[in-house]
Amino acid sequence: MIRNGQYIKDLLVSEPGHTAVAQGWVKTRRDSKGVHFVQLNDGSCFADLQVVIDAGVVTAEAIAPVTTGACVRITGTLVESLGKGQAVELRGETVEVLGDAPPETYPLQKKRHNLETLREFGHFRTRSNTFGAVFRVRNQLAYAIHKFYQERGFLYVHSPILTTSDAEGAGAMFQVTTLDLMNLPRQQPGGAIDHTQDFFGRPAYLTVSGQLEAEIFALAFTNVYTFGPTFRAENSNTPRHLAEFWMIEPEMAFCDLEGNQTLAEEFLKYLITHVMDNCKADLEFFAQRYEPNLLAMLENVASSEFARVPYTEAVRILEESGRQWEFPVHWGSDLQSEHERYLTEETFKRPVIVTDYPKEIKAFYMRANEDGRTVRAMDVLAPGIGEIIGGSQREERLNVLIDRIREAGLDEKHYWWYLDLRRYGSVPHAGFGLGFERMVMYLTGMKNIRDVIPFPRTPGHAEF
RNA sequence: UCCUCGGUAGCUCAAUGGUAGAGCAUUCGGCUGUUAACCGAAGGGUUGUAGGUUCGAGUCCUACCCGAGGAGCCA
Repeated sequence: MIRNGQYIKDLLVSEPGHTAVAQGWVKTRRDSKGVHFVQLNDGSCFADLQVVIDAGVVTAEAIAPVTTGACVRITGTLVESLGKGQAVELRGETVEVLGDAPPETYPLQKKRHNLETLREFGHFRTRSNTFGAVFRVRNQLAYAIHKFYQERGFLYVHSPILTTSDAEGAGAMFQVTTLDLMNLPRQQPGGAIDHTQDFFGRPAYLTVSGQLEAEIFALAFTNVYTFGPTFRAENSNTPRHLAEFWMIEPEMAFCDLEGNQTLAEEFLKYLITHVMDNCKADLEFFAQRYEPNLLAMLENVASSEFARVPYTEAVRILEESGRQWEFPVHWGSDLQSEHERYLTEETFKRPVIVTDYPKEIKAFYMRANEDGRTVRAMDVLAPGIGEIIGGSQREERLNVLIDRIREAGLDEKHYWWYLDLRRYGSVPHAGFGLGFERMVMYLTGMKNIRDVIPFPRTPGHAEF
């Protein structure tokens, strides 16, 4: 196996003058009369290793299968590069083709492909410049998330993926069953399905959020976070939605909405700074190819204070903007994409945290304000991407929470344990959810969420 | 799910209702260090599918399939 010091990223920064073995996949090959140039990449960094092979060193038969996509092992001497564009290069002496990639049928070429075409080759798009950069950024982002919370004493909770709680009725859920779909057991002939015979003895689903379970842990471990996959069975087909996506949900006891906002802001800035420090070449590629303003935008977010504006004030700004809205703005209605974009991209030109939404448009567990009309909710809106974080201070008062559950038309019996948390040792607490893929989009400038997750699941698509 | 746009060579795209083309890729040849190398030649097509209008359809009409963007839902 490849160990530290042997990756191509290590070879590229090592002192010339020693023998080296390079293993990887061929990005492209260029031939001249007496010399071959092979660009080799092993995914360890954005840059390729340039291997130079004199025509006399290997036979024409040996070099022939070294084509785009082939996997090779090349031994040689690392030398100072004669050409421009790289500091060192490998002067190849022996070439071993571990796996060829016949160019007549290999779907990737050295020429540029569009992202839709690459998506059809999900098993090979990982070898392209764009997806190499995307998944290195994604990896560093995941690392930074754990680092951020671990440094602050947060406990990592594995919230369940299988659940029997219907959450807050938010979004359609994937049902999970072991019943024979061709022969469903019925309570009476032709009647309702008998779920007592199902695996869990009642209907079960894939989770849409780990929040309620995270609250259980916050009320014992103080500060906790979840980081795992979540599922929505919505038939939504947009560049921002997936049926399976990852979410980070911190939950903090002894915390109100102000603390929640502060953590969200610190968190986003930390993530941006970490990726800028650790994925420089990848980000420069995105800036060059996809989003010219990317680096300036990220620096701006990392260094500027987020705007904080109550919903009521946000509505006033929108009403007084003089804009013609496709969807009219009025107090009590949810903000539309166009409204969110105006606030973050034009009014403030930086991330905006909108707080204290009308209770009718938010979930039952959000803490009621004294005004009786709004709840302690917050949405973090980012320029170019819209809502990236949604969260709230939770309702910790038992009677108020019961009233809100009833108002929402939900059955309090299903929330017995959630209510128990308010009966025994309740405390003000708060938390939020960050869509992991949306953060990757933000950091890379990629415009379609299907291109920032290894294997996208969307309606009608679960290939690979 | 609704609305809009699109589907032509392996890829990216041209083609007033009148013989389907280019660049790149591929194959072959050339070139003393290239950076999406360069130069020359060749092969490569049931124009998404099924119908229809027409003397004649890549082009017009209908249905369906697939893709993208916008909306809703949200992260």
